[in-house]
Amino acid sequence: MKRLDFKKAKIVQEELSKRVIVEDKFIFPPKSIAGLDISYRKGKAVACCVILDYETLNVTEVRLVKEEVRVPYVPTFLAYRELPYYVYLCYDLKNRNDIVVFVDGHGLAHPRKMGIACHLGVTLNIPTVGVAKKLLVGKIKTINNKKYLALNDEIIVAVIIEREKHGPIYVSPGHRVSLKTAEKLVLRTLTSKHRLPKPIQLAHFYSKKESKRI
DNA sequence: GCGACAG
DNA sequence: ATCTTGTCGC
Repeated sequence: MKRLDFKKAKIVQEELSKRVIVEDKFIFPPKSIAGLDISYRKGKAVACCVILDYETLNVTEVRLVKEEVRVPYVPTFLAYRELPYYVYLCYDLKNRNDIVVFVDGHGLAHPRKMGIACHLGVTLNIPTVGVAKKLLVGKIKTINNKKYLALNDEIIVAVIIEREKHGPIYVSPGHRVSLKTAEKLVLRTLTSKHRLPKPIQLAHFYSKKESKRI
């Protein structure tokens, strides 16, 4: 397993964070919405990208890739482990402005405001949103009865969506999407049956299903 | 130094 | 995230 040079990796994140755009730079409503997730099994990673029609939320495409895991998981450096699979799966989406990609993990809600959703968005120049199940950093702030996540006790980087029946999810902008729109897109794709929005839920389902074949 | 820590 | 069966509960 390859080891990371944390000092350099941190500098790369700090430099890339300067290129993150937290404004809506895509066609609304988008033509499609995609979800990314990865399952692991015996040293192998099975990454999945599910693309849905935004209007009907019907699945139009399912992509899978199975590869050796080369980098260990280290908190705040998740992208160095998982980004390669996502770049491979989403390469043809490069520069598009009619699709938004949901990533399983944080976007701006990261110590250096460079979670994996931001990293993927900046790398391929595509609109992305981070959706996480657990907190990495930040302090919860309540504004008008809605919960948000703030960094340095100041900057709002994520909105927390809470529902009966399900645990909370943390939604933060990845790239070319505002916080308000990120929330709107996620709310549009939530279903009563699952905690995560449909695109990511399906990516999780298919990647897990495929990983069981290893 | 100690504890926290996306997937 | 994964290693893991049945089982308690909404």
